This record gives sequence, C-alpha cells and structure tokens, in this order.
Amino acid sequence: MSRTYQQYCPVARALEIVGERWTLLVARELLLGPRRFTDLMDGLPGISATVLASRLKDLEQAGLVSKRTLPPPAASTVYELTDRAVGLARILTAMADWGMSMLGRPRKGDAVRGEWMVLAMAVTTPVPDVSDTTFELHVDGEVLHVDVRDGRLQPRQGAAPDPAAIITVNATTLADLALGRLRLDDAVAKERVTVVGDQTAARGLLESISRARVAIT
Amino acid sequence: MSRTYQQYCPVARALEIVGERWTLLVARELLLGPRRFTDLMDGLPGISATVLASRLKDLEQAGLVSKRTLPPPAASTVYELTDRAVGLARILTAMADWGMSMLGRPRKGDAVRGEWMVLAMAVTTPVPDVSDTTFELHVDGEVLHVDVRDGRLQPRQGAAPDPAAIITVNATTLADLALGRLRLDDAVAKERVTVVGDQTAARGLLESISRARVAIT
DNA sequence: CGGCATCCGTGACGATACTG
DNA sequence: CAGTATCGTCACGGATGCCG
Repeated sequence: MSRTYQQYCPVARALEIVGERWTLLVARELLLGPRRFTDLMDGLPGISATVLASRLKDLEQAGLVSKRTLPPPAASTVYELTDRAVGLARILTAMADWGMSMLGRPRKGDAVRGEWMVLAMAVTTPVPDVSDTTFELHVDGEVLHVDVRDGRLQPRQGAAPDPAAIITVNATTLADLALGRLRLDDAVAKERVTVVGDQTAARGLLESISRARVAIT
Repeated sequence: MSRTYQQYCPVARALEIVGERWTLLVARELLLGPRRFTDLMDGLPGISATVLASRLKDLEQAGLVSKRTLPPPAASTVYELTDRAVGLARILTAMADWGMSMLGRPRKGDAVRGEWMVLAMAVTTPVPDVSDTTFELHVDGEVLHVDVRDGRLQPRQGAAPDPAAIITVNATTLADLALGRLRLDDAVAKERVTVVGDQTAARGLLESISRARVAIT
C-alpha cells in the first residue's frame, strides 16, 4: 500500500494511487493493450522486478488493472487496464501533451521506443481528414498501427490486418516533425519517412503530426 | 535535480518534472494565486520545509514557478506559476476529475480545506447558465470566490469585491453534493448550505455542482 | 521462463532543531 | 518569516535465488 497524504482532496487521492514513481508509466504500457510481466519489464527499462510487481499489485487492488490467465495453449497471465482506468487515459494524455513540449532531443543513455512516441502523437495531433482508416507504423523496428476512428487516433500494438498505408519512420524523426524541427517535405526528401500504400492518406496523417501545436516555450 | 527515467518519452519527461511526491500538490496550491513559503506550508499539511524548499527550487529551475519579492512595505517573497505552467493546470484537472470519483468520505486524520474542494468543483462541474458572475464561498471557515467567466469556473482565494451571492457550506457537503450522496434540496432544507444574496444565481451554481457526472464506479 | 521473494546499498523523505 | 542543517527511516534499484 502506498503512502498517503492525509488530505481530503481529489488531487491528493488521485496521487496516492497513481503518484508513485513508475505507476503512470506502467499504465502507459498497458494503454496499448494487455501485457505480460516480462513485456512490461521490456517496456520499462530501469524498473526493477520488485517495484513492477508492487505497482501491479497496487493497481490491481485499486481496481485499475486486472490479471487474466490466457486460455491454453498460451497459458500465460497478462495484465490489462479495467474500465475504471479510463480516467487514467486522460491523465496520461495531459502528461504526454505537456511533456511533448519539453521533450527536446534524446539524452545520452535514453531508451527509445516507437510506441512511446506514437502514443504521444495520438494525443497531440489534430485528427486528420480521413475517416475509419488504419495505418501501420514501423517505428524503430517495432510494428504498431493507428486506427483513425470516431474522431480519435487510437494506437495499438502489432500489425494491422488491412492498413491503408505502411509508414516507416524512426522515433526521433517523429518527434522532430511534431516539434517543428523538421519539415515534412524535407523528411520525405531525405527518406527519413517512407510510405508504402496510399500516399495521400499517409500524407494526411503525417501532416497532422507536423501541424501539432507543440510550442517549445 | 530529480531522478530521471532515461526514456525518450513525453510522459516520462513530464513525470521527471512533476512526478515526484508533493510536486503536483505544490502546483495545486499555487493554482489559486501567489503564495508565500509559510502559506504553502499551511496548505500542504505533512510536507517538511526541506522538501518544500527542494520542490520550489526544482519547479523554479524548470521555469514553472517564479519567485518574486513584493515591493515594500510588504517585503515578502511569493511564489507564483509562470506561463509555462498552464499545461500543469490540465494535468491537475485530469487528476482532480478522476480523483473526485474515488474521494469517498474523509478518512481519520484527513485535513479538510475548502480550497481543495472548490478547486475540484471548478473542474468537474458543468458551467452554470450564468455569465460573468462572481460567487463568494465560505467553506470550512475559509473565504474564497469563484468567477464564472468565459465559460469557465475560475476559483480564487480571498473575498470577492461584489459577489452576486455568498454561499456558506462545508467541504464534505460539497463533496456529498458532487458525488450524488446528498440532494441539493435536502442540503438546503437541513441548512447545510446557506445563501445570502441572489438565490437564483446561487442555486444555478449549486445545481451544476450536483449535476456533476461523478460516477462512483 | 515467468513471477515473484529476499537481501542490501543508496537515495529520498519526514521530523526536529537551528539560523539570517 | 524563510529557509538550511542534521539525522533516522523508508522506499527504490540491482542482484540473486526460489518455485511453478
């Protein structure tokens, strides 16, 4: 159980549950879908197994994460967010949105993951003018996809069944685009972004990312 | 300087700055206006002077808080949020919104402050159908006011110059109303809420609070 | 191999005391 | 009033080992 603040305040209550070190990053990982313990370890470089186990237990006790055993032959247990955790998405969105503006460049020793950047993109970019389209993204060797649906960008892990386009780009280039440090035309010209499939649709998504309002104040 | 996560991720970056214990609660206090060191100590029961000084230094270094010395004869130094801190408001809003749903009742030993609840109200309640109105609130002995303006509820510390109404209520009653544990009519009948001034306008605000969608899932 | 429990060194935290 | 200094305690991170 985590330490309390002894304050009858909604913010303090929220922080008692998700305010400890690593907790929101665990939620970030689970936002893209169910994960196994070791998947989480991989996605959270620097965390110790002890702390991860503790955080998962706390989150489970708070009713935000549920542990599920996959049916055979998978026979593996996965952790996933519950319905109560939707509010967490809003908190993470605010964090990602704000953190984007002070992301800067990768620091020495920083781990880089495509999912992290795509997740941030999904909340900071205005929704492009395409409806019900799926894009597959290959970012730094990882494969994920983004559904544009219901006026939202929904990122997911893994490949897409029938993507309109496959966009290959690395995470730092994505950040450069969103932060306005690189123009889309230049990125394409330098082949830092390549598209297979529907060029127009992909261009729409990428321009939305470039139009993201991220101010570097 | 705070500990890092060594991850090139916007969420991780944001958490490196505001993810430490107490930091967001310091921001919560400053959201209602500039505060002196000892005012912050009062508003953050449980924090130590050491930690508060450390957090303020970190926030100042991150450009989120500025230290200002008031002109004589006040001759006191106050801390206030900078323009860069607007993003913090969105994070705190998400926290308050979500935390409200799991606030429950005061626990043994919990400190209760009117400002905390009013701040949470301001972000969780739909804006009432009054425009450019100011309400003065007396909550648990504290005096604050709320401006309804530009489609927002803006809470502030201290008395209002010319309020449409003065509402006296305690913090737990406010929570009971927002959480649907108490109906407004009952609260008024039991005199747990009293209004001096424009009854209709005050009723509008209070009904908005009661209409807050807070689901106790 | 996944999912922890245990031990240990380090750093952050909380309480008290003290100073300009 | 606005902090700094000191110190005991607790949480964190790393390594290792256990058990299905």
